[in-house]
Amino acid sequence: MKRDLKAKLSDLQRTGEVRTGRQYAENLKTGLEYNLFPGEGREEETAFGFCYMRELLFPLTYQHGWSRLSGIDSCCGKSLVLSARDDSLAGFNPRESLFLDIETTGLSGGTGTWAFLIGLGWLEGNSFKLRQYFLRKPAEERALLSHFSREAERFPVMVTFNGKIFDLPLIQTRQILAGLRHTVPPRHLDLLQCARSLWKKRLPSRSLKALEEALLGIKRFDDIPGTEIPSVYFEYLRRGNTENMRKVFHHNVLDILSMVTLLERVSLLGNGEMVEHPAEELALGRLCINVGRIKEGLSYLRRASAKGTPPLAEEAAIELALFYKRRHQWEKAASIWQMAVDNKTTNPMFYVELAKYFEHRQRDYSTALSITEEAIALLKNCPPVSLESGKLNVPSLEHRSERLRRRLASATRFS
DNA sequence: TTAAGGATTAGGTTCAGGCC
DNA sequence: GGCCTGAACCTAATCCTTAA
Repeated sequence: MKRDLKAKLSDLQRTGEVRTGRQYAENLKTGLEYNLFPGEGREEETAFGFCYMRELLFPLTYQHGWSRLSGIDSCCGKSLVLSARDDSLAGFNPRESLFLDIETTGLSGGTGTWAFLIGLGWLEGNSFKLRQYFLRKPAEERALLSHFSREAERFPVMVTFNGKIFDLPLIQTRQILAGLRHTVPPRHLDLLQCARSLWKKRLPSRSLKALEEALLGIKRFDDIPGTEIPSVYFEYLRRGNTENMRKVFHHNVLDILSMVTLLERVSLLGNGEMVEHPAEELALGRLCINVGRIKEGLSYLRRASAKGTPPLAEEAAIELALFYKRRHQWEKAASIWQMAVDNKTTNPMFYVELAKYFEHRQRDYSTALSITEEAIALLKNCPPVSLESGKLNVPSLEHRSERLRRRLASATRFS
């Protein structure tokens, strides 16, 4: 049995599936593991040993998609406070921000997933400096993480894409397991959250790739899919295959550069610049009202309702009317519902809200009843619509019309 | 697989009208 | 005026979607 196993191992070593310590040392000597990128990569020393690092410099005039990297210099805190709904970003300075993207051995997090490539980028003079720290072998993890901590300590703000959920918790786990202090910049801007608030209604997906294609003018060619990245790294560990590994480095570079131009776009939109779509005005309206910038928010909602096509314009009109309703500005809310009903909207919500207004505010049961009956006829020809609370359906409207008939009869009796 | 954020649902509270 | 009922509103809990 033992002999069989030894024979199998010899076969694997012969075919390159498994390398002996001597083969590994030979690869190191020939530079296979030592330097993936001759001229760019080098070894960096820390208190915990050596770690491979590759450094790239991009001039700020560098064109990434439709934008130059220099656009990031115009980002301001006020617009990011709105998009990220985070007051701590008020003093945001792009020159004090560290961009982070990591590549890992899986998605599951926890103790079994390593961050084998940590990409960091920041503005320096007239350039964008990008450093990639790479885990050539698991034994170098403490050196890799200590490099990350050293860079992270220099910046007050970190910018990521989904870093709140993925990158930072994973790094924290690795730092704890490595017996290192958890170090990250005190403030964090997660661009995924901004993208969700701003483009939820405009784009079907808010993945970085979808945002690149729709908003940044970037189409990736020969990019390695994220799902293949773990297997490429394991292949590198097993056989020293560097060709695909370089593609992973390139993927990481593109992710970081896209974060830079996406940040510029988020900031511009937060400032009310480059508003291209009524869905963006609807999003900005909601965000402004949430942070108490009421006048600005209402103005965005009015524009979205005036310019958008039916489903979106109606959503903006409903948002606007419900704002007035919550503030008991009944006449303003009613004029919006009435206008939609006059224009023969097919959204029953306008009819129901208008019927409520006539029943409870005007005590005009007759008008409320006729509007409710219009809504019932409309609902019988279209599926149920979600109301502010509860479901809008035919039985609930018939219940309403019955009540209105009773009230109408009672009012007639006593008049 | 994980967690944030949004959407939906359920339950509790408030308010107003009707009735005695 | 007090009680009952129903509608609207508010809040907390739960479910669903989304990304790496």
